[in-house]
Amino acid sequence: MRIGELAARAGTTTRTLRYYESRGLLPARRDPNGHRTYDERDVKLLEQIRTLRDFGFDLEETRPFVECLRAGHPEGDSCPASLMVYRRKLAELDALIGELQGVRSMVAAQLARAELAADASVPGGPEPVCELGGRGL
Amino acid sequence: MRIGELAARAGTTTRTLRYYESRGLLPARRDPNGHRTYDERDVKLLEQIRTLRDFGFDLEETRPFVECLRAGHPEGDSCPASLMVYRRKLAELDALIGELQGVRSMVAAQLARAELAADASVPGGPEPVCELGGRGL
DNA sequence: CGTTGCCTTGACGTCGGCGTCAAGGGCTAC
DNA sequence: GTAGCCCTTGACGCCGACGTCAAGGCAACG
Repeated sequence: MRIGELAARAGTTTRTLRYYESRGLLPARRDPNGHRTYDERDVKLLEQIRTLRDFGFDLEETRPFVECLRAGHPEGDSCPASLMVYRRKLAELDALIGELQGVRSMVAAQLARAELAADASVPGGPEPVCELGGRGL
Repeated sequence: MRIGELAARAGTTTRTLRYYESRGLLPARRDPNGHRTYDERDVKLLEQIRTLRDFGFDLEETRPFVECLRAGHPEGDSCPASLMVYRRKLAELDALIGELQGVRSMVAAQLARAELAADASVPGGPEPVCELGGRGL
């Protein structure tokens, strides 16, 4: 099949496939006209790439999976290098999620504080938070 | 004070301050030589910007806070527009964290599956997962 | 007088993953 | 032939938040 068909089958664009080829990730055979030619194995390689990219993997991080498939393994993650990428990505995700949760709690605290201050500054505003015992909460 | 000193006090660079000025976020007065001049209020504005950026806010998202301070309010988040940004950011963070947790569990599942497959493919390897009843899990 | 050291503006570079032209070749259908 | 569609390569655009370099100015110090 040609590049347009492969792109359509993977739900992506020809530009993307040419880009992958330029990165050495998905090389193509050529027909006598110079047109790129792909087969079913390339469909699988491309699906592997797109799946990982959908998970947020960098293009470079998909390389071990693609090379694993090309080496004849049944799955892209049948190789140690792929497992390493999985583990590294898990660690990255954990770090990032933790960081974001920290930020989230900081922002939530700031919002709560600012909302309290806003209420306090509106004299005839909403009901006081707590009449006895200080500033409420 | 001049740009170098302000940058140093905020732990950033002169390039950054000029960039903020180019965005209309932190305009500067000029001395007779044409050099930028800042005062203590600018220090506070800049600290507000940097704090929010450390939290992952876009530069544009800091604008309401800065304008709030310049309007004379005691805090950058003493204005409704700032509170809106807080709320929007909280929603963004929740969405992102949820998404990342989903990805994390998918990656973890893939890793577990791939590790099992790897063990199974090593004949004299670690103990079989489950002798009776099929492929084990 | 020269050398630091701060400042100025302008403009190009970075990073990733493509999008979007532009100019041209080739094949098929009508 | 010519219209339409697919393909080719090449090259610039984009996004944000600056980094980095170039060329020059002004002040103070020795």
